[in-house]
Amino acid sequence: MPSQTLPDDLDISHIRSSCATCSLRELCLPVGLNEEEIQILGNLASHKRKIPRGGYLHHAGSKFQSLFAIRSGFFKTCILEQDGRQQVTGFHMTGELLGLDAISGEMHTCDAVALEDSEACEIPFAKLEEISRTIPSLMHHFHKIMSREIVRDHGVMLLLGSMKAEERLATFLLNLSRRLVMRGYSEYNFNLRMTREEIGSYLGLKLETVSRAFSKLQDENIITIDNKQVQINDISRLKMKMGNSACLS
Amino acid sequence: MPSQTLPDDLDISHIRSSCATCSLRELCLPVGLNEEEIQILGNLASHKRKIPRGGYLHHAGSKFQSLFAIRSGFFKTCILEQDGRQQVTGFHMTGELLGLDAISGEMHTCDAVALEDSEACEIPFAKLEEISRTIPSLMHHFHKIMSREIVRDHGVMLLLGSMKAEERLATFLLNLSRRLVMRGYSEYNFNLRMTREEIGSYLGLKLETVSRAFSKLQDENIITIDNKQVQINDISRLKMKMGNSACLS
DNA sequence: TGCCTTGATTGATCTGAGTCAAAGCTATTC
DNA sequence: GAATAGCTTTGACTCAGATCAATCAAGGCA
Repeated sequence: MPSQTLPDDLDISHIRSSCATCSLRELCLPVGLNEEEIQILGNLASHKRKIPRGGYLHHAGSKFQSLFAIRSGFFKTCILEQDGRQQVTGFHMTGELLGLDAISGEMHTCDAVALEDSEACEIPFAKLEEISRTIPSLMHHFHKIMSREIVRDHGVMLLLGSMKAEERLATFLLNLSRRLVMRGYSEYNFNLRMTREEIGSYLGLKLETVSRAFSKLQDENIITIDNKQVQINDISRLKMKMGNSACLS
Repeated sequence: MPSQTLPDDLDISHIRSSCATCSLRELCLPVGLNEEEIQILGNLASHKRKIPRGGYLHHAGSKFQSLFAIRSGFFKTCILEQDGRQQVTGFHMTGELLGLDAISGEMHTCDAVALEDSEACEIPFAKLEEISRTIPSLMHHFHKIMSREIVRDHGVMLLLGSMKAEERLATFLLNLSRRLVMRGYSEYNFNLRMTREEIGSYLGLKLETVSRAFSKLQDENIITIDNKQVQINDISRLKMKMGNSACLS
């Protein structure tokens, strides 16, 4: 799939700049947008919206109208099953996009809940579509980004199927670490925003098993864990724990 | 996401009709293409290509150049792990599209192997892109379809995480049944093209566990299974076996 | 300050699925 | 049609992770 670039003489003067405080550059580069696309996106985004801990960014079943760029904070996405239990489908950190769950339909398929006080910029999808009528490559590119995120998650889930608890947890930690370092945070020292139960739900384990696996990794001096604070002491041995399934892509 | 329609005065006369024998209409309607799009796709597609049992439609790591419409037969997609074991990532039947695994990159991420003598039409992606430069909605639409397929699979995998063997198998059978009936085949009576081992790999179970779960469902008179021939005797009880996680979307 | 809630850890026990092994069945080949 | 290789089924045993339960630590708040 050859990637198209935007025309040099691109006129975006008609786009209302509604988010003066938003510099989306450092935010969106990791997902593969080029300068012009970031500019357009930044101009589309509304001012930061505050979401308190426990607050919702979007609900399952609600109409899909916007993508959200997380400016600060941490979110989980989850679906509520018939029996009331909730299944965590993903975690999303500062600098990532939310709302991708609705990419293939008209409705959000999951809830997005803030795990700490957070801020997000809304990017109205209608405007994105409007612009992509004049700049087809933008939407094309966007779909690619979205698919990539989904495929990445999908790949991880597939591999989890055949993994043991410890392997799953190692995979999870390394995935978090990789995403944090991409955004300029510490690779070896970070704070888990979610509970053991949420980690367990995401990985298909019970909270006790998660706790035990953490303890085991600590006993082996691979990580140090104090409640929610994680320190990776030996990343190469942690990678070995992931097993053969290896690549997170 | 409002769905766009193709313009009425659409000129596709410049597109070489390369697949006179292909009527893709009944093939692609289920995935949501409209008449004109099917026409375009059909004209893009090359003549049917035969793939013998065990043959490859595409390889992991090979350059992504085409999508494939399965005209007859049955495929599995799988990835080869470092240790040589193979992980089945999906099953694909007559009327479905293959090659979607490469949607977010330049390379195929998995092998596609025929589980019986099959036929497929190749749809060169470059041509699809060329056309979508004049008809932006086509690529847009296509990306949506592809994402939907991926999201669907992703959803299933997520739910599998917390499921027991019997629930996984029920989910698997009902998924097959639903896809078969969509394409005009019997809902209650069908032939499994894959081995117990392949089912197990896909569901994260061992082949013995798959076999035992089949036997148990048969003992309970929910299905009748004779080697690869499956008959669903009581679909409502089979649905109950799926558990609360329910929806396959 | 002490009460109460929420989350984390750890132990004991149980169970579902993996493992190993044997035997039966099917399909393919010559 | 006999020989062979590849699937499938079933049984016995084992073990990782679920379940049940107790304890502990860290806020939040009256």
